[in-house]
Amino acid sequence: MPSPPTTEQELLERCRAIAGLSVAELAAQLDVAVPANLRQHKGWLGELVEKALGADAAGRSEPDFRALGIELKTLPLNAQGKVQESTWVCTVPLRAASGLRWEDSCVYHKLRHVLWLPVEAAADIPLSDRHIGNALLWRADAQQLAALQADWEELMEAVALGQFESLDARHGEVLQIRPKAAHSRVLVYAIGPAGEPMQTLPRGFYLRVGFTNALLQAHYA
DNA sequence: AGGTGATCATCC
DNA sequence: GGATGATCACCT
Repeated sequence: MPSPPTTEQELLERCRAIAGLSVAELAAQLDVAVPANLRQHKGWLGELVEKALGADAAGRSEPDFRALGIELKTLPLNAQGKVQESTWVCTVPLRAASGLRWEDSCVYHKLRHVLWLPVEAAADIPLSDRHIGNALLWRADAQQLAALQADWEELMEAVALGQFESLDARHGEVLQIRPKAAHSRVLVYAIGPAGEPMQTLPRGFYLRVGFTNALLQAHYA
């Protein structure tokens, strides 16, 4: 089990070392069994690469590489090499929403510095045979940051007004709000339109595939 | 109770 | 075919 990388250089070297490996090969190196599919193990691959690269924040609300302040995200690619799923960012604050500034938001902090790791994910490739891609260590540029901030401010304005029930995944250009829970009966406390405590489905911020595809393409094109 | 890692299943 | 809403497993 690798210890946490101490420099970006070291982290990138580890990425190079696993690039091109199949999931079966990487799992074997770590002495981990590969499940038949991801249906009941949705986060398995993300956790495998965390382990492979020496992420040390396992399960904590901190960057995956704590010393470096870097977040790790896998990007599932389809047969055309395009990102095929949205990317989970963080929970939407449904209670302390008013007065929250972009610079203090979880979205801003999570996306400050991200190590994107593309992985083959087309449904017709058995999990074991999927290959790890070339990692991209990324910082949002001014344009990306502005797009994220604009969406965040628009979405959070509705949340702060307690209008989250009228928000759905169609709002937001690059960032969207969707349910994030074990199932649709889970409830969390929130502050409603009249400032009253209420309960609602937990929501999360997700990056649309258009955003992640664009940042991959900008780098690999 | 709510965070981490996400993909699944269905509808348009 | 792509996006939305639902769901899975495990952790702190």
